[in-house]
Amino acid sequence: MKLHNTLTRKIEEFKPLQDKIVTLYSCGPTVYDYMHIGNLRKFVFDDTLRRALEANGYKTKHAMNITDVGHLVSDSDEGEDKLEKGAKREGKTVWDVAKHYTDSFKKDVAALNILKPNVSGGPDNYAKATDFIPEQIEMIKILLEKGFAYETPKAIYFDVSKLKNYGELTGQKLSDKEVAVRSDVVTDKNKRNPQDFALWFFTVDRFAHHDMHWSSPWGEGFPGWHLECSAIIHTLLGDPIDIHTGGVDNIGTHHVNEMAQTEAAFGHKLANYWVHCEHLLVNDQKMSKSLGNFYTLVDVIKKDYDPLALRLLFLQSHYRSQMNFSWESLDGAAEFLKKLRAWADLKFQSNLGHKKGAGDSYKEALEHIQSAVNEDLNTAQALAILAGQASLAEQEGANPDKLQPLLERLDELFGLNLSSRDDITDPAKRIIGQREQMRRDKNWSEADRLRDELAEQGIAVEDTEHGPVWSRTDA
RNA sequence: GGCGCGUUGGCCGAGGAAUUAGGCAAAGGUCUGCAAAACCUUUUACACGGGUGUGAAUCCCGUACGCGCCUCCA
Repeated sequence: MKLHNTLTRKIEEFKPLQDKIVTLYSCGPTVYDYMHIGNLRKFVFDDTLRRALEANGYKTKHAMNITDVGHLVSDSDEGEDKLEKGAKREGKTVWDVAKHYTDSFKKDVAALNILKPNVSGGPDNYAKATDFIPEQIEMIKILLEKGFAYETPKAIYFDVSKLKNYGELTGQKLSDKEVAVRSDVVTDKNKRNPQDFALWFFTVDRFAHHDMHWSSPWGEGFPGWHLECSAIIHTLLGDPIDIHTGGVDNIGTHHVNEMAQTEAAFGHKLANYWVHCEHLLVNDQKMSKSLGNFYTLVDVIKKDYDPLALRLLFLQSHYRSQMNFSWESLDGAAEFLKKLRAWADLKFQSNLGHKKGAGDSYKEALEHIQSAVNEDLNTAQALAILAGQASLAEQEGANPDKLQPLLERLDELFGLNLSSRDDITDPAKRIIGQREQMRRDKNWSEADRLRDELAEQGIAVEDTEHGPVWSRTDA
């Protein structure tokens, strides 16, 4: 299997540290607001990667965090904590805010058929940052002891000048980076280097009234954003891990700092492969909360789209390409999904008879699909092959005995739930039979009436040379 | 200033050299009891300029435009 590694900016053959086991970590959500579908594209990507690994026979150990503390926002000159900001906005406690948006996130990923992490770090296997405070404090201790960190009245910082290859992931020299590009960045005069980042904030000054705080050997406070991932990985998976994923916007700062912390504290690298997902755009601009040009999964559902249509849309592009979202493109994916489902439902219609040889191409198609996925997750190409099979079935029919096993394999890869669909009811089948009789009797008006009746139940009937073929229009 | 990515038809998007995938949409035709599906056409697709090659959407250089990141973002 091949993957693009941000560390080398090349597509590399994937080799895990241990035979047949892959340790995988995905940066999770910051639960201060609803996820938008751009966020969700990244989680579909994580899921696709994991499914691909498992389809290749690897056992995965997959962990994901939930950031419920410490992630600073700064849309005023005061860098607030995102959670605190959300709480103020909604008149709730930070803990309530975290819970509300965590629940919402879980609902979203469930609707998109995204697998939960399989290494337990807490409820539903997600690892909340606030559940790993001691582990984070432990890392700070080590970093202070080893001289990679220092204390100021406001915070404990990581000294980036102490780590030789700091920023390796960006391919950019420290001296070339503009400091505080965004005008709203708050800087601490006591920092040794502008790029030094906080490991621990003291609840003083602007954070004096911070609701979430813990005691530490150095004083009351709360952890910096980057630390949680390093600590959670160290605790749940053990570093180095095989693969670390995230969005491209994490490359420059978050992941650079995660790497730095782990390397400095434990003396070895954090991950062998770094895989990053590109952004979803709207009108050629990044979908983001700050621009306000985003849609949530609830928006999608309200417009009567199946969440899996969105999943299919994401799979039709490559994860390293920016994708320009539009409702028109989602329409396209929804139609495509309908077509795939109609194909899957042929497994219930064994009475049809299919041409000899129908289904013989499945094995080869599956191999092609698998190898496309193995080329750095080229799901777009894989789906093109799949579409070819669906089209073929429209001509030669499908072999139900061979179709179901294929659908199961496809679901493992794509998570589109094609193999678990329900048959139509017996009464509906009887109506189809009756209508066929009416057609033979040339009683067209009655036949049409029965067709309308079926349509009301969400069933469309097509008359083929083999007999009537039904498909669902509602699901 | 630095770093990264992109520019393919009506829309979304694959594609590291010899046929521009696939999905969606629209129009016409064939077929059909009527439909639907299928099939056949059509809807002027590879930003621009150089280079290397028998051959370039694909590799190299440059230009233009766009997007992203450089302590908010997936």
